[in-house]
Amino acid sequence: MTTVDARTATAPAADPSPKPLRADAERNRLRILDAARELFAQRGPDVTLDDIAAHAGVGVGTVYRRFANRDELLEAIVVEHMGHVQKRVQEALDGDDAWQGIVDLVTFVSESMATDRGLAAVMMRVDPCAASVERAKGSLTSSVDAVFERGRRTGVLRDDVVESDFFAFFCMVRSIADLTETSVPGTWRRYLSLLLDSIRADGTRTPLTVPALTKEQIHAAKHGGRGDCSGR
Amino acid sequence: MTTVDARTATAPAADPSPKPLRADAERNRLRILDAARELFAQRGPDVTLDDIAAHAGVGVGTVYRRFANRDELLEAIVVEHMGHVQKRVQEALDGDDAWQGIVDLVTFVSESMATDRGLAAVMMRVDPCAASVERAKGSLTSSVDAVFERGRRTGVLRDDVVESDFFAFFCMVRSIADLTETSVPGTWRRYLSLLLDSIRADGTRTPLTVPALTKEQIHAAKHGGRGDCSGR
DNA sequence: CACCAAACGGAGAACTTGTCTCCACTTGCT
DNA sequence: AGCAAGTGGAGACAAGTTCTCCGTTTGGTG
Repeated sequence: MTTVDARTATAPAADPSPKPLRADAERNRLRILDAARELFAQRGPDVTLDDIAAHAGVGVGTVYRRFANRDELLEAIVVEHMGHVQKRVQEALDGDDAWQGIVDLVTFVSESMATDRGLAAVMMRVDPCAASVERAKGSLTSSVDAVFERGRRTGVLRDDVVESDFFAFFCMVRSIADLTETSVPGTWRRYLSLLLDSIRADGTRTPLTVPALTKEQIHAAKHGGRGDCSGR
Repeated sequence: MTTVDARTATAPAADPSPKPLRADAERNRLRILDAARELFAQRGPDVTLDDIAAHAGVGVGTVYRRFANRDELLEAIVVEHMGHVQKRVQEALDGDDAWQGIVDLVTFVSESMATDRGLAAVMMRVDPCAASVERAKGSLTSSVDAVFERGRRTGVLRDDVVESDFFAFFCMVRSIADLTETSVPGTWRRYLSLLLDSIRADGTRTPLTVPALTKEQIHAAKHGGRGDCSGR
């Protein structure tokens, strides 16, 4: 629901320009956006506005004068980031080598998911979000479909693989990133590599360049944790 | 922390028997345990005691007379369930075929993780839980190590695969189950199959018997959802 | 430089959601 | 029949969040 009135976007380049912000206000707006981007990526979709405000060095009140509510702020940064992803994905599609295109695309999207917890949450979300986010998701999906189509046509993909398998791959990558990304960044690449090998038409196997976790690393994994038991 | 006084376990076969429960009380205790098992598996480690009580058809007060707190109740059922898993894993280890042993074990553990959200949360948890749970986890881990060792010794495993890769596999399986298990049960098998193929020494490929999700199924996935945007 | 609309900070109101307590009432058992 | 054991569930407490309100500060213009 949330009113989607989309204030001045990132730069003062925008809509029926209501009025230029005062210098200090604009500076703060930018700092809020930066803080939101950073914390949203790092801590996922559950960051509180209080945290964002504190991290930006402003009071919550300031955040609320600029953005009607949590969702509006987050929507802004998500749409922005998905735009970047979309652009890079298109580049991967423009190359000649069908298989390399698949690898590039899947790797790049995986990387986005692995390094940005919030973005991942939004992309994995299946039930509809704000319209602007849905639109971005849609165009990303069609790029993935296109690269898949090419892979299938040129015969580099195993023929029992389908579009939705990529979706599953992203989901798996995210789960690995969830517990290793802060402690041993990039571990997800090891498993993505295995997965990619498994869907190649010829049985070629890429050597594993990223090491597995050691026992110590497993125990060092995961953000702090509370110590009590039975989940949560 | 939580006092680990481990009341009468499942059957009245237990410790310094403090006193046999009154018939109706014992009946309720069992219903609570059943409800807890079911909801914990279905909804994960975040089930509330109020839900469990309601599902068991008793008041919360009744739950609290029997179990000191949330953790004690959950700990009881987790340890019990892990015992079952451990037993089946041992069976898988007793066969002759090293590769089949790996497949059986990994499949069985994956199945447990996929169908029991709560158990998965506990097994994936890296920071220490209650002692009894840690013990169960330990013995499971050593079974996995054993089967891996055999696989490596007999040369059925790719030689750059290590123990911790199994841990990663379980984690990935769980992530697939997280969003498909209620709508299209068993989808995780498709991806486990790909993963298993990818770690075989010879390049043998098992045909995919489980279909991928269709677009409709992806959208039907996931528990209800709230409809608002940007994660949460 | 004086003035004021715009911007600010952050305490706290209003909710939400969960755990656990308390006690008047009910029930199995001898 | 009597009473200890058991029961249900309202509500006290404790977090944890979102968002409002208002006294104070400040940029920029006349």
